[in-house]
Amino acid sequence: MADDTRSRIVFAAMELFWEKGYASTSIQDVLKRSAANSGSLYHFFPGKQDLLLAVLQTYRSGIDEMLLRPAWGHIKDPIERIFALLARYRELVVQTECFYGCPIGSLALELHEPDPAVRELLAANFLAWTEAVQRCIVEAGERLPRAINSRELAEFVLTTMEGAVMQSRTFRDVSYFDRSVSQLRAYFDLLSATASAASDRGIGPRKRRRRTRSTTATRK
Amino acid sequence: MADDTRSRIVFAAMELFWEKGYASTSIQDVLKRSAANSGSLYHFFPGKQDLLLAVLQTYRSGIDEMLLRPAWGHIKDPIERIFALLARYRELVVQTECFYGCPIGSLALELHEPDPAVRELLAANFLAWTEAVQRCIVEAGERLPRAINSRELAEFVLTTMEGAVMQSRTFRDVSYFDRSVSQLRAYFDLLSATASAASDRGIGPRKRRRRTRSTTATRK
DNA sequence: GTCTAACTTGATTGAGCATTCAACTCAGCC
DNA sequence: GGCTGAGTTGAATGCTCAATCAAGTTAGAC
Repeated sequence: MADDTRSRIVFAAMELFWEKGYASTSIQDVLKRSAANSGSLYHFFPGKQDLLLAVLQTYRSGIDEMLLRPAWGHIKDPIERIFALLARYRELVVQTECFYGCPIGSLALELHEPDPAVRELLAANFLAWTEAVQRCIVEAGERLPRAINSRELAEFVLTTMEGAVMQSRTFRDVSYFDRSVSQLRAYFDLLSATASAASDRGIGPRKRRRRTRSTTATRK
Repeated sequence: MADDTRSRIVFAAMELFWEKGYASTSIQDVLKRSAANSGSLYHFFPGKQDLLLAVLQTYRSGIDEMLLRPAWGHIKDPIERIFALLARYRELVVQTECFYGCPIGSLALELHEPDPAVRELLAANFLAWTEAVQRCIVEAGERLPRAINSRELAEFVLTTMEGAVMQSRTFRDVSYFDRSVSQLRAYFDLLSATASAASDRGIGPRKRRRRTRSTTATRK
């Protein structure tokens, strides 16, 4: 019962922070949507910021069940999983008519000088996201050039998603999202082509373990 | 004299919106920093939002002189100009110790349901940015595959910049920016390699005007 | 049954906010 | 020299906000 109220409040705050941002969401807004009273809210959360922390923790701990599982479903191919994750965000953008995007990204840019605790939770959310993508990249194994830096590439996928969502929202047009993802796909295709060309030339991982001449793919 | 006050106000607002965001900047803040009185501000701007419009217009009209020229200076190579532009944003991030990023991007994500006039100015700023990058891509000509979509690639550069800045700010660490740019560089290098390979095989633009077999670079 | 502590209620507080306005200054002009 | 109007002043207005709190209710322990 008590927990019911608490989670109703967190859920309402989650929605509102996503829809209106943190600063523009008043405690009154949260109370109204969650049908709770201010005293109840302040019983569970010392202040507005603690509510934000709870929201970020909920995102963080729900990343598998609420994001990755729905996005991946039956998809097994690791590289397709990466693009399925992006497709999930596309859906989100479309569903909201390009009004809202990635809730974490929006909060990250809105909060200009966040409390360390908030900043760390934002970072933890990004980190969990990129780690999931990195696992896909590692799993793709020989299909991508051996010399690739999996972490760097995973971060680049997040970069693409966030930048693409930002443009779609600003232009109120999903095609901006699509075009960025299309470029990312082209990049992955080129990386795949590089990897298989290397393997054709007999320096792939299947054969002798000589070092590939490291393509341009990781040049600084 | 009058214009002096007006531009002092706009300049202060520019700084403050960048540092603290729009919602968190109060008119009082702007008055304090610009050393103006509220009556003066409201003489020039009907309301806070009109101040935002003025700020966005200033960014928009200053893109050449305040952004591109300083970033490019002596650099002539079109592809290096793209990365010089990114390097300029890196400087901005470093100078502010990873606290502030792209002022337009921050505003674009902060304002969840902006007035159409505001949204259009945000879009106009992004558009002017990508058009500048697109001009570089077009100028690079045969160094990139002929089949490439210059607009799409230009938007992808913006996507990368915005996503990279967001992560650097969240993690308070420029290396996130660097890694994303490094991936973008790898992509450009692979595109260049594709273009020169096509030209080696005699189907490049220099020779007969047969269609290149369109690489993966523009596949959807 | 009664005690306790977790939870709920909603009116209240005080700070900060965007905006207004009536009174003022002063340069330029006739 | 006095008129006009653009520009300035800062106190005042009315509102919304996050947070408080004293008085309640409820559920479970013993």
